[in-house]
Amino acid sequence: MFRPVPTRPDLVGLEHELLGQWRERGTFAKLRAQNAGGPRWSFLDGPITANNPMGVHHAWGRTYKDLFQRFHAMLGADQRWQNGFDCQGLWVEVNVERDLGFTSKRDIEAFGIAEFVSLCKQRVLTYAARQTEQSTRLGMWMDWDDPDELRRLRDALAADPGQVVTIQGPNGPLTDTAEMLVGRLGHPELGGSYYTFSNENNDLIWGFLAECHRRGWIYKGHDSMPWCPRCGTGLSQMEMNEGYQDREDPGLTVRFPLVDRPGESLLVWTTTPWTLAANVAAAVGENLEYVRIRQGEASYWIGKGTLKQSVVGPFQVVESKPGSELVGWRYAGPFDDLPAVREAFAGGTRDAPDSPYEHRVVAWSEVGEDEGTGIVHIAPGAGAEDFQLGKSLGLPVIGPIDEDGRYYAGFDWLTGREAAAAAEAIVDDLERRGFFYHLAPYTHRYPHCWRCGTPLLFRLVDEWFISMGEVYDQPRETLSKEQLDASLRYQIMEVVDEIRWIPSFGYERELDWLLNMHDWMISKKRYWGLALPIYDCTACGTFDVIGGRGELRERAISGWEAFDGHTPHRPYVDEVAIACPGCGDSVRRIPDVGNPWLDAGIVPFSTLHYREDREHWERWFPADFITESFPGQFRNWFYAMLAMSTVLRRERPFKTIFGYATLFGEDGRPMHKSWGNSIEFDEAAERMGVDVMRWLYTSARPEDNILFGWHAADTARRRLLVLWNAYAFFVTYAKPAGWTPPADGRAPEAHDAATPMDRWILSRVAGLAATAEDRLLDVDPAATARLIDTFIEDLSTWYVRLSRRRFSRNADAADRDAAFSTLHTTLVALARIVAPILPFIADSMYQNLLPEDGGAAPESVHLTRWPTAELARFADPALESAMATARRVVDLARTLRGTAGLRMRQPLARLWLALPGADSAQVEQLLTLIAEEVNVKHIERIDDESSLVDRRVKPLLPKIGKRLGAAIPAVMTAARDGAFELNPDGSVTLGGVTLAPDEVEIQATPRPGTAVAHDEGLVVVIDTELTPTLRAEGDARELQRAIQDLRKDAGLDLDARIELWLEGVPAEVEPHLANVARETLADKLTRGAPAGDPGLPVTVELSGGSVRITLRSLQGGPGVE
RNA sequence: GGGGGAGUAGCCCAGUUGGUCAGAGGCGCCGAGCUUAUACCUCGGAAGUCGGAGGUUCGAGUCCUCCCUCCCCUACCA
Repeated sequence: MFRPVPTRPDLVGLEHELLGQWRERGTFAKLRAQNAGGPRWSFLDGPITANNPMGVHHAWGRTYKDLFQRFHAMLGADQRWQNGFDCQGLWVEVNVERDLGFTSKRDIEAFGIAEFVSLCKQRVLTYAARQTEQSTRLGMWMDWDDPDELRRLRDALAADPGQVVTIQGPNGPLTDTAEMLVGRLGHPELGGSYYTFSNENNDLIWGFLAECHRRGWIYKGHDSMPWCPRCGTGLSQMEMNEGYQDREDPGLTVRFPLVDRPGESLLVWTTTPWTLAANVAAAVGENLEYVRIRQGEASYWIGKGTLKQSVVGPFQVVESKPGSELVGWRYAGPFDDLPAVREAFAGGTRDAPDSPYEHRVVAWSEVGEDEGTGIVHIAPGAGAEDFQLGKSLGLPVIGPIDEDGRYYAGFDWLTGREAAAAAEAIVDDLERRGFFYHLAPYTHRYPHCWRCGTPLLFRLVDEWFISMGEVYDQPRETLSKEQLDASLRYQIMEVVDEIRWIPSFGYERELDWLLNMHDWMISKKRYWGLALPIYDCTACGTFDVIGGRGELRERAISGWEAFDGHTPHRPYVDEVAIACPGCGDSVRRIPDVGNPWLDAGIVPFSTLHYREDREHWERWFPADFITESFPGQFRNWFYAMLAMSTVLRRERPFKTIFGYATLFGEDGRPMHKSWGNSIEFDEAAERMGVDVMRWLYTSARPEDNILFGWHAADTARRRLLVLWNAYAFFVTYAKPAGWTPPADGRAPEAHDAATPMDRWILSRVAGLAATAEDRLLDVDPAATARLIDTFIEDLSTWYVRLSRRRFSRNADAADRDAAFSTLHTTLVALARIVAPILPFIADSMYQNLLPEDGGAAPESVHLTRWPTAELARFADPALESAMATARRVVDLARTLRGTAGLRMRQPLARLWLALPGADSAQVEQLLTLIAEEVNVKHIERIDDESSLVDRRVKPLLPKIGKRLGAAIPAVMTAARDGAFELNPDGSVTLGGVTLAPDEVEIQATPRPGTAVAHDEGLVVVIDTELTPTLRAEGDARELQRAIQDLRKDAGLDLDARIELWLEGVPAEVEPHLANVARETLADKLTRGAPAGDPGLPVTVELSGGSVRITLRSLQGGPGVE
């Protein structure tokens, strides 16, 4: 017998109950066993950073991941079910530093790199455990590690990384040091999630880098690059893009006195005063016009087009020259006395190394007049483009700042000062020494460190790159094979062509990124991350890249013992030295760690055991499906995977990529704790329930941002409650009726007593299974949710509402059983269809709807197969179409009632109905249903000849438009006016043109002046005349309704018997009273006022007079039926 | 600066290869109705110069050109 179902479900409680049950019964393990050996469906999880608890935005993507895995499992697919954690990189370091109260890299060095790296690992394990628990709470089925074991490993690592620990793997226990067990997480012998810090992951990246080196694509760049002074490291191009923010800087205009033109100065504008100490040249545009202006005693050179924006106060133009004539002028720099400047200039230029360099004006094509003075301050040591220009001219370079963004020695009073903070002091200094001209705040977009938000500086550094290859100035289709082979970027593009991008604009975006991307900067001057296996010989300049741990052991000439037994991380790996292949000198690894996207990009290889088990890799590569949030990933995870797979295999790492947008707070702003619009995952799960959350996510259009909040959740929950209540309705009536499903748990063959309504809902659910399957196969979850939503609507507001009487107090047992059987079959099918999206509600419904002993049916909805094939026999499209027409008829009738002021409770004598051809026969069987629903006694069909309708011709424009052209307006006017002639052959002549039968549609349209409504040839007319009999019947129903309301107001139970007093019942209503009493469960009915005071009376106005109603509950009174 | 997307009712937005009173859907508002599974549902209503201006066409929300606004991607602008 079914468990009772509350109409207000405790969804959260139900979720916890099922989580416990799945765990106890090992439901997920049963699913995996059941599908083992099935056709593969390869999902590759984009690693979540194990650095904090997961947020509701993660739950969006994880809902997709889980629903597609579950769906494919229902199709019988064998899957890997492997979650991934991203472990290495600066974001973990920053948090560990914060916990320790560190402010700079020196603090880490002093603390000890080994201990620091260990803390990073511990943090990852902490949050991997936490996120595992949260994901499980979301209902996400994966091959999870036991969170307690992760914490045990973490604690062992903290206590002593060298201690020997035993841990249970899928194929038995495994014993190793704590450190090495952590390094082996996710490897086949341990199973579970993959971790990008694992030995295998790091080792394969080494292999990838060695392969790049073999092809000559790895190089060391010396350049002026964006640098975060807090983190003490440079940023790659992909990281730069994350952190552009508006920022106000000082817009400082300074004067550079010209050496050979006494009294005259250049005016130069900069937003970074700290770079003035590194000034080497002033650039002008050769083709721009420059003028000399006079202001009082002073005389300035400035771009003519910049006068308005740059000059302060009145001035006089006294002279004009093209920029080309300014080139070569010498000027006095603002910090020429600094030792660092003197020293740099002493070496002269590349072309004239013997004579000391002096500041001068140079030509630069990039100079413009939109901002500044048209004369650009050039500091090759403190700006990327400045560096390029300086390099091309062979100018000296002054690198003013160190890792922490402080001035080096040699900068006098500036030395040791933070460059960014020195602006004010520099302005004061310049003012004092006569270099100052003007200062105004200036707001612009400026790059910031994406991790810590610090404004970036440009700094001279050596970094390591993978060359992405030339950009050819020609269309991609015209490239020769040689050009292609020489340029990695175009090879990646070819791989991109082979991938299905959803939404489709992703394809263009990725190509656009690939075309414009710079070389991949892979080095980072930090501690926790991939140890770059680059060995750069200081003696001879040769460098080599080691392709794996094995190769390192072979090549090691010292330090191996210090590294052996450790994961490939700093500091231990740094100890190993190899012999330089160039000069034989002993060479150590460069201290840099790797770009973290290398870690995530290698997973199509590392997690599939590319090296250890090629057969396994071939079975699962390429992945069928990945899904991640679009923003950022084109240049991050997608890009890294594409680049690495192209280098290693020159083939696609995944076949389909499904992207989704960004999650914001309900107010449309990013979620921010201090803005009060932030919702934690745990809170959301326990307050709204995860099925509600999953429904909200699944329903969302993936390319649009989600505005997430409690209101949105309420909307989603409302939809689910409708589903729940259809189910609760079934159980409410099936229990007392003693109806039970067939023991085998299978849907019955069509029931003999099945009504058109039964056959309709079964056809609908069969169609739902097929269309939802189709939408999910096509990766369209939002459309799937819409289909389900519409179905729930149909089930609740049409099938259940109209069939209600068949379930309770139905004298016809066969009809009642047909209804139960139909609704049961429908609900079980629906539970299976929603199972991937709503795993909890679905399983709760399914299990409760199972036959008493379970029969042959699987014990959980998640062990069932997708039901399309089983339901196919119920499909009846013609009936569905007819039902749609019937529903439209009901709508039209309701409209007419509203217009005529006739309540639904008032029965009407007749309804006339004209149907367009197609559904006519099918609708015939629905006439009774329509009559009941619109409360009319008879329905009469009317045809074209009826006096109630006119015929109207609707020319089918798409068909005739091309043929008729300019004649169209005349034809349409004729059609509208009804000026047409029907020909015997079915053709129609109008507006002087004859249209073939298939070029027009003949529709019925109401003749003006009748009480009718119409829609696309459907015409409904109601008989508004009320006979006394009809009125009495209407009054009876009105009375009945009033009594029911009173019962509800009195808070009576559904089956409570009552005693009823009625005063003033009109004589015409008398014949109906027995029926009223039956419907309202009134055992005693008295005409007249009650003696005593049983309850508050109400008065209802009937057409025959007003009636006063009083009732009282009869506890356990005798039944009447 | 370059590339892409979007602008349709108070709000979120559908709108196919151009096809005739501009509307699928959701939220909200107003009115009415229905209802002891569903504080739910149904019907109706108000409300829009389809961002602006031209053009192509018998016909443009849809195609073309220019302009305005917003968003995203991208960029070395001091």
